[in-house]
Amino acid sequence: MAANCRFAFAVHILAVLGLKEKEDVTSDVLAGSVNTNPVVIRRIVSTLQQAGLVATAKGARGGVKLALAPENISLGAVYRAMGSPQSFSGHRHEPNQRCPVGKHIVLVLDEVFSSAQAALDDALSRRSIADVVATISLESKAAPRAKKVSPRRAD
Amino acid sequence: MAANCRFAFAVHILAVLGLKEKEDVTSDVLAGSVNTNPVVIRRIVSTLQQAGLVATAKGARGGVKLALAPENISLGAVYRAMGSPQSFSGHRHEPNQRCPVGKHIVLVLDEVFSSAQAALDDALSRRSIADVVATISLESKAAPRAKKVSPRRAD
DNA sequence: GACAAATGTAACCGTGACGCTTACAGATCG
DNA sequence: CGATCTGTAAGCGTCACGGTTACATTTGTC
Repeated sequence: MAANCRFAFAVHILAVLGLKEKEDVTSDVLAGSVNTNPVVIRRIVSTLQQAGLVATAKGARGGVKLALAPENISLGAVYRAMGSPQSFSGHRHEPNQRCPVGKHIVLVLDEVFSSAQAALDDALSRRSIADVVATISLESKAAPRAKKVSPRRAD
Repeated sequence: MAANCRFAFAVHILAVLGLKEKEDVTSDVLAGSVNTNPVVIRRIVSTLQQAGLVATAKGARGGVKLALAPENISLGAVYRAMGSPQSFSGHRHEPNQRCPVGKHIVLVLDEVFSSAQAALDDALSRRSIADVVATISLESKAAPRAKKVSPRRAD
């Protein structure tokens, strides 16, 4: 897949939103949790919004929240939304058309790539943001050493 | 997966070798088919050799050939050999440990990544170089417009 | 209405990954 | 010996991407 951490960031963001459901969370707070710049967050949020996974509110008291129930957001959907459809990369230049391999390899590879991609997508789709949140809550209970990022009575 | 075309090149190379089994093919010829620089080929071949998929012969009349039967080289093995184990990329900085999500997300993502990776590997392993060669031969028969790269009576 | 608090973007930078190329050392066959 | 190949090191150019700054726009609150 894409070698960027946009997918990781997106899951992270959605997990935070899933934990604070119905609240509007600002990109500043999200940036604090992910440990990056708010603009980076907003860029990803923008993408997620276009995919219909989150809803944003502008202006004072605005922020981001989930547009769907956590259990209805599969990681496959996130992966697809983040535009990481190309795990693979084909030939940079067109291969030699006068060689039978060069002439046909691209089609063969396309087929291989898309089937592998489908398998990957399938594996990711077996998990939802709700699962991620549940795992995090569970581990938090097990080792309750960390507070929430918002300084307002964490538990 | 890795966004490089090393995997595509590797499959291409192995397909050529599969088509000319038992012959020693030079990196120049391979570069001609892939349409790149011989050094790029040699680098990939070197990796494939370390994985035991090809054998090289130095010196005059040297070259590369398959070390295994084409049907015993799965695309999963090629993928793994090319060191593209990281389709995903995690957080660049460590997330905020004082946020429960930040504290646990990395482990959750690791698990997600590795299972997705396994699914991908599995899908790739269902195909071999022999399959690729067979597909190419078939399509070449269907539309026999291209000659081999070697100018020696293609069919 | 003024102001503060947010999102939404555009623009730019620095960095890292990667393919390409040149160059050269070493091995091997004739 | 000389031609032919592999094996590498080194450097270059490019591209994608995260990070940052800056600013326009929207919106709730007083």
